[in-house]
Amino acid sequence: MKIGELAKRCGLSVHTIRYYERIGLLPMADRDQSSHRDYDDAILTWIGFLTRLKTTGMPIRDMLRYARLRQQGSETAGERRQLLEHHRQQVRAHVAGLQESLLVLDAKIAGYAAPQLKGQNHE
Amino acid sequence: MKIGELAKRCGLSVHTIRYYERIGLLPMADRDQSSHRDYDDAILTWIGFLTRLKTTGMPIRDMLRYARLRQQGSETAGERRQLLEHHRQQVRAHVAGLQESLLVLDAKIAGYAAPQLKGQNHE
DNA sequence: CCTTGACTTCGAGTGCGCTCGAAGTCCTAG
DNA sequence: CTAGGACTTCGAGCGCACTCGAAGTCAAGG
Repeated sequence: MKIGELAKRCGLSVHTIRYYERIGLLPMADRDQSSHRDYDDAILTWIGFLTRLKTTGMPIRDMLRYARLRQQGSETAGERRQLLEHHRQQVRAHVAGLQESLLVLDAKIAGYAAPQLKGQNHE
Repeated sequence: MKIGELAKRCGLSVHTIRYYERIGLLPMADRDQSSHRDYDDAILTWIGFLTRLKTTGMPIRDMLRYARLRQQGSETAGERRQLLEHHRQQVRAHVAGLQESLLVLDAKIAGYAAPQLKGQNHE
């Protein structure tokens, strides 16, 4: 698979894929006879996971750390697990915060929805 | 209240407060005889709400839109309500996405936590 | 043969949200 | 009188994560 097709299939732009390779998030791609990048379907799994980390708010530097551990092989499994557990905690905390904010938002909207009440000042 | 104290009480930096005023998120502050900004406690409520919008992922340009409507008075209440309802939907969707990701993360961690199983490839 | 279009590298540019520093003013305490 | 510290404006700089454009190479189709 060439980079254009990979881009279509994973949802990243061609530019972004090359950028990710440059910074080390993606392994150096194999090349075909024209030195065009030639990808295996397996990369889709990895990009999918990276995307998952990204959408849950992990900064690139942390994804990078995970990516490097992964390249070092199975003896880093413990460290990778730790990293993911830590991240999971972050995400849980973030979700909890958002849910609290949703309550505030609900209350605020309820205030706007009750214009018949005097004393609503919408501050 | 001067800007330094406000900063302490609202959690923004002095620099950020001035920045927010500059871009229109905060109203032009009243000045004392030394042309230092002089704040009323009421500003804390507004900053608190802005912070809530920020932590729920609203971009500054949208906060700005809300802030401008607010300054235009009560006839914009409907539009403000709409804006908040739209934002609430965004936040709900975001929470749902995060919760789905948490399941994926759980599964991934469970894979690391079961090293006795052959065939775990941690991809 | 020639055009088309997808690929290549490289470095510069973008948008967001701050963050900082310089240079100056002004009040207060010693 | 003076030193300190908090304030003022202004514009520049930063970190993040891309995003883009120029200039070139290469293979396939008409």
